[in-house]
Amino acid sequence: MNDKKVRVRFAPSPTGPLHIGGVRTALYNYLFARQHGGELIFRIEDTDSNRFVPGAEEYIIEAFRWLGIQFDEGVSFGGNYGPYRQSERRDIYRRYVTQLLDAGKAYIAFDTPEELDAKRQEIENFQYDARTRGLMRNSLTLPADEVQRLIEAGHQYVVRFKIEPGEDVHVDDIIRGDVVINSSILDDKVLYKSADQLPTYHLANIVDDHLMEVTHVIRGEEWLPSAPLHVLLYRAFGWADTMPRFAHLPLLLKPVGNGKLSKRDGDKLGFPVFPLEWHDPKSGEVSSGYRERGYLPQAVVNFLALLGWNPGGEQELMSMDEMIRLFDLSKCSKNGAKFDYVKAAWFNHQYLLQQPDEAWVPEFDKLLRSQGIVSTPEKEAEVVRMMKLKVIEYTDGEGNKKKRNISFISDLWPLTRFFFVAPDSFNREDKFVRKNWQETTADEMRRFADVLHDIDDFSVEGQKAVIDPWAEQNGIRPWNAWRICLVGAGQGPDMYELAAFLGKEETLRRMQFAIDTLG
RNA sequence: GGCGCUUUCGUCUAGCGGCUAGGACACAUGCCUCUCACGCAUGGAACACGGGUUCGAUUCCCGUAGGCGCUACCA
Repeated sequence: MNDKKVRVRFAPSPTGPLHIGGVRTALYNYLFARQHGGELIFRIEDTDSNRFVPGAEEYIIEAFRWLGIQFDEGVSFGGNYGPYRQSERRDIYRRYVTQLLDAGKAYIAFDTPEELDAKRQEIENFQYDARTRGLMRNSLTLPADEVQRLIEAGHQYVVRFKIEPGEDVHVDDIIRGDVVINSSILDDKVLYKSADQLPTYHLANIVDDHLMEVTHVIRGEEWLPSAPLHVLLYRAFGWADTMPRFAHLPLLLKPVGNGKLSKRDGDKLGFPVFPLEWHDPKSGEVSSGYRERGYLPQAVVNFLALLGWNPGGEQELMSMDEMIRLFDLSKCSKNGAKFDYVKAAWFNHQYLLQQPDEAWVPEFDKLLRSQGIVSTPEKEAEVVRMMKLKVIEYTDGEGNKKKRNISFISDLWPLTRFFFVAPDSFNREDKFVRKNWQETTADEMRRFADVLHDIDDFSVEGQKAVIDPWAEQNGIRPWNAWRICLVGAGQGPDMYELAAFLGKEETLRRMQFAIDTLG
């Protein structure tokens, strides 16, 4: 089986938006498939009709499209192993359930949920297994004709896997090595429900992976405890020699407190747990997504890849191609990783800086519009565009990419607001204002404004030629107070550049306002 | 409770018997400077504990403790 073509799958159930841990699992499957020249299958595991959520499937497909994770076959991608939606494979499962039943490796159980609950009340730590199945209503305890009669009378039943106790079952895990669990602690898992004519996860999973010729099962650690059951199922079907290899990935944990990251954490923790924004069709609740928060897909992918895997070197920024080349399941860590969203932002910062200035314009545009800054007929589109680039250049810095710590385009607003909006008030308690605006400052600014008023060439050079000598002669260092006038705070670009950008008229207007207000 | 997985700086991690235990994020300080940043430099910060094995354990084995997961007619 080692010479067989690598085939892996990502198989979510459409019970809601894909969560970020699922994204990572899919990513690892993708990296593994690409590295081995294999195929990645997209399968929908909708065997629980009660939990189906409309729109979830489309959401998941859209999320992977955005992230740049491509599937080779599956729902919406085509392929020769379909159908790829489990709810469309009823006949197939039915056939294999019958096979197990005929071979005596599974049995029919009529116990209702209420009866099972009662048993759980009655017997502490009740488990449906070799020790207890003799006490229950099933095809092992009931006469054959009675079983037949119950079925024909339309009684609901389930098919349970008959686990033989007392055997050490070995799971050979690529990440964790040899994992052994004794079959006695396993319960007789439900494989099939007559109520909706559908299998449960376990049966569908094994049948599909076998039929779709899956070679490696790469999934979350939450499946490790049921892996022995899956091994037993492969054996029961006689498929042991083509059984896929397993790799159980460590879980993504909450950044603070305990437990694994879950869908329900939503925005409670202050960061998105979903790739895309999700509008819940039932509750109408909106959960934020990485895309809408201003993350670049490459940044999300890069960050996620390194949560639980590390190629060994000190390089952290990697393209998809590099990751495909470097990826190695055996280098995955075994313990859960806390989700560090501060570092996620840093990755985004890095990828943002790799982009050319023009790439920032569309998002910056949206940001400005959301703040009420729009192009006016006086400022033609091209002029506004140039302004934006100028502003971006200030934050980004020609030849010195890293000038500002900008993790998201939305960070631009507090840093560049003054380019577009004049200060409308001043905070006298501010350290910078207190230090740089004193008794005599208003008067100095008045004199300074007069000097500016007479400058014809208001370019950086033009200003310098007049202001530098004036400052020298009068022993005044006007820059910080001037900054308060134009910016309102101790931030912003070089003052000559800012004044040149704003123009003489606006510069003088802001100065007058500051002088009047601060006195 | 039972079963399984796991344990290196606050966080993500490198390490695969002998290292001043490395990097990144975050944090702090200094330099630069018309401000804020950036940049540069520096700094604090970790092998959970107890037994073995070994000339020698962060590394291998066994316990203990902590963390996580599973324990459904959910996946």
